[in-house]
Amino acid sequence: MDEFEATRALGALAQPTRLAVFRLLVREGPAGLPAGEVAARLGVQPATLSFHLAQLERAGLLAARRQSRQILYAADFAAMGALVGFLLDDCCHGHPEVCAGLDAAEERAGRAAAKVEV
Amino acid sequence: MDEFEATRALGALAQPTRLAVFRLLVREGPAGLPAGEVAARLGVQPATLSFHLAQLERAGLLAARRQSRQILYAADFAAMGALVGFLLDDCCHGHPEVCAGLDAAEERAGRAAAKVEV
DNA sequence: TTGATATTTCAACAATTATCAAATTATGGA
DNA sequence: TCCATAATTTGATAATTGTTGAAATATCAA
Repeated sequence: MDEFEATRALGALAQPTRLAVFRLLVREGPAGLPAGEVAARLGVQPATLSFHLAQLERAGLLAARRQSRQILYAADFAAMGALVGFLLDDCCHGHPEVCAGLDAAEERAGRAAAKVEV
Repeated sequence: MDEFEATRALGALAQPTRLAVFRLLVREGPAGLPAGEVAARLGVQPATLSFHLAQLERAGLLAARRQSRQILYAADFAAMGALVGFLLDDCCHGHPEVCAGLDAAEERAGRAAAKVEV
Protein backbone atom coordinates (compact mmCIF):
# COMPACT_ATOMS: atom_id res chain seq x y z
CA MET A 1 0.00 0.00 0.00
CA ASP A 2 1.42 3.34 -1.05
CA GLU A 3 0.74 6.82 0.29
CA PHE A 4 -2.02 7.42 -2.26
CA GLU A 5 -3.92 4.26 -1.43
CA ALA A 6 -3.47 4.99 2.26
CA THR A 7 -5.02 8.47 2.04
CA ARG A 8 -7.91 6.90 0.10
CA ALA A 9 -8.51 4.27 2.74
CA LEU A 10 -8.11 6.76 5.58
CA GLY A 11 -10.48 9.18 3.88
CA ALA A 12 -13.00 6.42 3.35
CA LEU A 13 -13.08 5.70 7.08
CA ALA A 14 -12.89 9.35 8.13
CA GLN A 15 -16.63 9.93 7.94
CA PRO A 16 -19.13 8.88 10.63
CA THR A 17 -21.58 7.10 8.33
CA ARG A 18 -18.86 5.25 6.46
CA LEU A 19 -17.06 4.24 9.64
CA ALA A 20 -20.38 2.92 10.96
CA VAL A 21 -20.96 1.01 7.70
CA PHE A 22 -17.55 -0.59 7.88
CA ARG A 23 -17.94 -1.52 11.53
CA LEU A 24 -21.34 -3.04 10.84
CA LEU A 25 -19.98 -5.11 7.97
CA VAL A 26 -17.03 -6.27 10.06
CA ARG A 27 -19.51 -7.68 12.57
CA GLU A 28 -21.42 -9.42 9.78
CA GLY A 29 -18.31 -11.15 8.50
CA PRO A 30 -17.58 -12.49 5.01
CA ALA A 31 -21.25 -13.16 4.23
CA GLY A 32 -21.84 -9.42 4.21
CA LEU A 33 -25.16 -7.62 4.03
CA PRO A 34 -27.33 -6.27 1.20
CA ALA A 35 -27.13 -2.50 0.66
CA GLY A 36 -30.74 -2.01 1.64
CA GLU A 37 -30.26 -3.82 4.92
CA VAL A 38 -27.26 -1.64 5.74
CA ALA A 39 -29.30 1.47 4.92
CA ALA A 40 -32.19 0.28 7.09
CA ARG A 41 -30.01 -0.63 10.08
CA LEU A 42 -28.15 2.67 10.02
CA GLY A 43 -31.14 4.81 9.13
CA VAL A 44 -29.54 6.26 6.01
CA GLN A 45 -31.28 7.05 2.70
CA PRO A 46 -30.50 4.44 0.01
CA ALA A 47 -29.00 6.99 -2.39
CA THR A 48 -26.81 8.46 0.32
CA LEU A 49 -25.66 5.03 1.43
CA SER A 50 -24.89 4.06 -2.13
CA PHE A 51 -22.57 7.05 -2.35
CA HIS A 52 -20.73 5.97 0.80
CA LEU A 53 -20.58 2.30 -0.18
CA ALA A 54 -18.98 3.33 -3.47
CA GLN A 55 -16.27 5.28 -1.65
CA LEU A 56 -15.50 2.38 0.66
CA GLU A 57 -15.39 -0.01 -2.28
CA ARG A 58 -13.17 2.32 -4.31
CA ALA A 59 -10.80 2.42 -1.34
CA GLY A 60 -10.74 -1.38 -1.39
CA LEU A 61 -12.22 -1.72 2.08
CA LEU A 62 -15.43 -3.39 0.89
CA ALA A 63 -16.13 -6.12 -1.64
CA ALA A 64 -19.44 -6.14 -3.50
CA ARG A 65 -21.18 -9.07 -5.12
CA ARG A 66 -24.62 -9.33 -6.61
CA GLN A 67 -26.96 -12.02 -5.38
CA SER A 68 -30.16 -12.02 -7.31
CA ARG A 69 -31.71 -8.59 -6.89
CA GLN A 70 -29.54 -7.48 -4.01
CA ILE A 71 -25.92 -6.42 -3.89
CA LEU A 72 -24.09 -7.82 -0.89
CA TYR A 73 -21.29 -5.79 0.65
CA ALA A 74 -18.66 -7.35 2.87
CA ALA A 75 -15.67 -5.91 4.72
CA ASP A 76 -12.28 -6.71 3.21
CA PHE A 77 -10.24 -7.68 6.23
CA ALA A 78 -6.99 -7.99 4.33
CA ALA A 79 -7.36 -4.40 3.11
CA MET A 80 -7.81 -3.18 6.64
CA GLY A 81 -4.76 -5.20 7.64
CA ALA A 82 -2.81 -3.51 4.87
CA LEU A 83 -3.90 -0.09 6.10
CA VAL A 84 -2.88 -0.85 9.67
CA GLY A 85 0.37 -2.26 8.34
CA PHE A 86 1.00 0.96 6.46
CA LEU A 87 0.38 3.04 9.58
CA LEU A 88 2.63 0.89 11.75
CA ASP A 89 5.37 0.17 9.26
CA ASP A 90 5.72 2.77 6.53
CA CYS A 91 4.38 5.59 8.63
CA CYS A 92 5.76 4.84 12.08
CA HIS A 93 8.59 2.42 11.31
CA GLY A 94 7.46 0.11 14.06
CA HIS A 95 8.04 2.73 16.74
CA PRO A 96 7.73 0.97 20.13
CA GLU A 97 5.36 3.52 21.62
CA VAL A 98 2.95 3.05 18.73
CA CYS A 99 3.05 -0.74 18.93
CA ALA A 100 2.65 -0.82 22.71
CA GLY A 101 -0.77 -2.12 23.59
CA LEU A 102 -1.36 -3.98 20.37
CA ASP A 103 -1.23 -7.35 22.08
CA ALA A 104 -4.81 -7.14 23.27
CA ALA A 105 -6.14 -7.17 19.73
CA GLU A 106 -3.86 -9.99 18.70
CA GLU A 107 -4.81 -12.09 21.66
CA ARG A 108 -8.46 -11.46 21.07
CA ALA A 109 -7.84 -12.80 17.60
CA GLY A 110 -7.51 -16.15 19.30
CA ARG A 111 -4.15 -16.91 17.84
CA ALA A 112 -2.49 -19.71 19.78
CA ALA A 113 0.61 -17.72 20.54
CA ALA A 114 2.42 -16.54 23.62
CA LYS A 115 5.20 -14.03 24.04
CA VAL A 116 8.46 -15.03 25.65
CA GLU A 117 11.33 -12.74 26.44
CA VAL A 118 14.57 -13.89 24.80
CA MET B 1 -10.59 6.54 21.75
CA ASP B 2 -14.23 6.78 20.64
CA GLU B 3 -15.72 6.88 17.17
CA PHE B 4 -15.66 10.67 17.08
CA GLU B 5 -11.98 10.96 17.96
CA ALA B 6 -11.20 8.18 15.50
CA THR B 7 -12.85 9.97 12.57
CA ARG B 8 -10.94 13.10 13.57
CA ALA B 9 -7.62 11.30 13.57
CA LEU B 10 -8.41 9.43 10.36
CA GLY B 11 -9.48 12.66 8.69
CA ALA B 12 -6.32 14.38 9.84
CA LEU B 13 -4.21 11.74 8.12
CA ALA B 14 -6.45 11.44 5.05
CA GLN B 15 -4.81 14.29 3.15
CA PRO B 16 -1.53 14.03 1.25
CA THR B 17 0.15 17.09 2.77
CA ARG B 18 -0.88 16.17 6.30
CA LEU B 19 0.17 12.54 5.91
CA ALA B 20 3.54 13.77 4.63
CA VAL B 21 3.85 16.12 7.61
CA PHE B 22 3.12 13.35 10.05
CA ARG B 23 5.53 10.95 8.39
CA LEU B 24 8.26 13.58 8.40
CA LEU B 25 7.73 14.30 12.08
CA VAL B 26 7.75 10.59 12.93
CA ARG B 27 11.20 10.38 11.36
CA GLU B 28 12.36 13.39 13.39
CA GLY B 29 11.28 11.83 16.67
CA PRO B 30 10.31 13.52 19.93
CA ALA B 31 12.55 16.54 19.29
CA GLY B 32 10.25 17.56 16.47
CA LEU B 33 10.80 20.28 13.91
CA PRO B 34 9.89 23.99 13.71
CA ALA B 35 6.88 24.80 11.52
CA GLY B 36 9.01 26.75 9.08
CA GLU B 37 11.38 23.84 8.60
CA VAL B 38 8.47 21.50 7.88
CA ALA B 39 7.11 24.00 5.36
CA ALA B 40 10.49 24.34 3.67
CA ARG B 41 11.15 20.59 3.46
CA LEU B 42 7.71 19.84 2.03
CA GLY B 43 7.53 22.91 -0.19
CA VAL B 44 4.30 24.18 1.33
CA GLN B 45 3.29 27.80 1.99
CA PRO B 46 3.60 28.72 5.69
CA ALA B 47 -0.05 29.72 5.99
CA THR B 48 -1.19 26.51 4.32
CA LEU B 49 1.05 24.42 6.53
CA SER B 50 -0.20 26.20 9.62
CA PHE B 51 -3.74 25.17 8.67
CA HIS B 52 -2.71 21.52 8.34
CA LEU B 53 -0.60 21.53 11.51
CA ALA B 54 -3.62 22.85 13.40
CA GLN B 55 -5.77 19.98 12.16
CA LEU B 56 -3.19 17.38 13.12
CA GLU B 57 -2.79 18.98 16.53
CA ARG B 58 -6.56 19.18 17.05
CA ALA B 59 -6.73 15.46 16.27
CA GLY B 60 -4.09 14.89 18.95
CA LEU B 61 -1.57 13.46 16.52
CA LEU B 62 0.94 16.28 16.98
CA ALA B 63 2.21 18.09 20.05
CA ALA B 64 3.33 21.72 19.73
CA ARG B 65 5.72 23.60 21.97
CA ARG B 66 7.24 27.03 21.54
CA GLN B 67 10.99 27.37 21.68
CA SER B 68 12.02 30.96 21.44
CA ARG B 69 10.65 32.30 18.17
CA GLN B 70 9.83 28.95 16.64
CA ILE B 71 7.06 26.49 17.37
CA LEU B 72 8.25 22.92 17.38
CA TYR B 73 5.88 20.19 16.28
CA ALA B 74 6.42 16.57 17.18
CA ALA B 75 4.48 13.40 16.38
CA ASP B 76 2.48 11.94 19.26
CA PHE B 77 3.27 8.25 19.03
CA ALA B 78 0.83 7.24 21.75
CA ALA B 79 -2.01 8.91 19.82
CA MET B 80 -1.11 6.95 16.72
CA GLY B 81 -1.00 3.81 18.83
CA ALA B 82 -4.47 4.61 20.11
CA LEU B 83 -5.76 5.05 16.57
CA VAL B 84 -4.29 1.74 15.43
CA GLY B 85 -5.70 0.15 18.57
CA PHE B 86 -9.14 1.49 17.70
CA LEU B 87 -8.94 0.11 14.17
CA LEU B 88 -7.79 -3.32 15.34
CA ASP B 89 -9.88 -3.64 18.45
CA ASP B 90 -13.08 -1.59 18.38
CA CYS B 91 -13.40 -1.67 14.62
CA CYS B 92 -12.21 -5.16 13.72
CA HIS B 93 -12.47 -6.99 17.06
CA GLY B 94 -9.01 -8.45 16.57
CA HIS B 95 -10.04 -10.31 13.44
CA PRO B 96 -7.20 -12.71 12.53
CA GLU B 97 -7.01 -11.65 8.90
CA VAL B 98 -6.53 -8.03 9.89
CA CYS B 99 -3.86 -8.83 12.44
CA ALA B 100 -1.97 -11.17 10.11
CA GLY B 101 1.28 -9.55 9.06
CA LEU B 102 1.57 -7.25 12.02
CA ASP B 103 4.61 -9.04 13.35
CA ALA B 104 7.02 -7.29 11.00
CA ALA B 105 6.29 -3.92 12.53
CA GLU B 106 6.55 -5.26 16.04
CA GLU B 107 9.82 -6.96 15.38
CA ARG B 108 11.21 -3.88 13.74
CA ALA B 109 10.35 -2.11 16.95
CA GLY B 110 13.22 -4.04 18.43
CA ARG B 111 11.19 -5.60 21.18
CA ALA B 112 13.02 -8.58 22.59
CA ALA B 113 10.16 -10.97 22.12
CA ALA B 114 9.54 -14.18 20.23
CA LYS B 115 6.36 -16.04 19.48
CA VAL B 116 5.88 -19.60 20.57
CA GLU B 117 2.93 -21.79 19.69
CA VAL B 118 1.23 -23.12 22.80
C1' DT C 1 11.49 50.98 21.65
C1' DT C 2 12.31 49.66 17.09
C1' DG C 3 13.15 46.21 13.66
C1' DA C 4 13.57 41.51 12.08
C1' DT C 5 12.00 36.75 12.28
C1' DA C 6 8.62 32.86 12.98
C1' DT C 7 4.15 31.68 12.94
C1' DT C 8 -0.74 32.17 13.07
C1' DT C 9 -5.18 34.21 11.90
C1' DC C 10 -8.29 36.39 8.69
C1' DA C 11 -10.95 36.97 4.50
C1' DA C 12 -11.84 35.55 0.08
C1' DC C 13 -12.26 32.14 -3.14
C1' DA C 14 -11.91 27.50 -5.44
C1' DA C 15 -12.52 22.76 -4.95
C1' DT C 16 -14.35 18.86 -2.84
C1' DT C 17 -17.79 16.32 -0.24
C1' DA C 18 -22.42 15.06 1.56
C1' DT C 19 -27.35 14.87 1.02
C1' DC C 20 -31.69 14.03 -1.21
C1' DA C 21 -35.37 13.61 -4.75
C1' DA C 22 -36.02 12.00 -9.26
C1' DA C 23 -34.66 9.19 -13.05
C1' DT C 24 -32.25 4.98 -14.50
C1' DT C 25 -30.52 0.16 -14.56
C1' DA C 26 -30.77 -4.73 -13.31
C1' DT C 27 -33.23 -8.74 -11.76
C1' DG C 28 -36.91 -12.01 -10.94
C1' DG C 29 -41.76 -13.42 -10.92
C1' DA C 30 -46.60 -13.38 -12.71
C1' DT D 1 -44.12 -8.96 -21.75
C1' DC D 2 -45.27 -6.23 -17.71
C1' DC D 3 -44.77 -5.16 -12.97
C1' DA D 4 -42.44 -4.86 -8.60
C1' DT D 5 -38.15 -4.78 -6.08
C1' DA D 6 -33.13 -3.47 -5.11
C1' DA D 7 -29.79 -0.57 -6.01
C1' DT D 8 -27.25 3.03 -8.56
C1' DT D 9 -26.70 7.33 -11.09
C1' DT D 10 -27.78 12.04 -12.00
C1' DG D 11 -28.48 16.81 -10.95
C1' DA D 12 -29.17 20.32 -7.71
C1' DT D 13 -27.79 22.28 -3.48
C1' DA D 14 -25.68 22.91 1.06
C1' DA D 15 -21.74 22.25 3.76
C1' DT D 16 -17.01 21.51 4.42
C1' DT D 17 -12.19 21.73 3.17
C1' DG D 18 -7.90 23.60 1.05
C1' DT D 19 -5.20 27.53 -0.67
C1' DT D 20 -3.39 32.08 -0.76
C1' DG D 21 -2.04 36.95 0.24
C1' DA D 22 -2.41 40.27 3.72
C1' DA D 23 -2.73 41.46 8.48
C1' DA D 24 -1.92 40.29 13.24
C1' DT D 25 0.69 38.15 17.14
C1' DA D 26 4.80 36.65 19.65
C1' DT D 27 9.67 36.60 20.49
C1' DC D 28 14.24 38.18 20.46
C1' DA D 29 18.16 41.33 19.61
C1' DA D 30 20.08 45.79 18.90
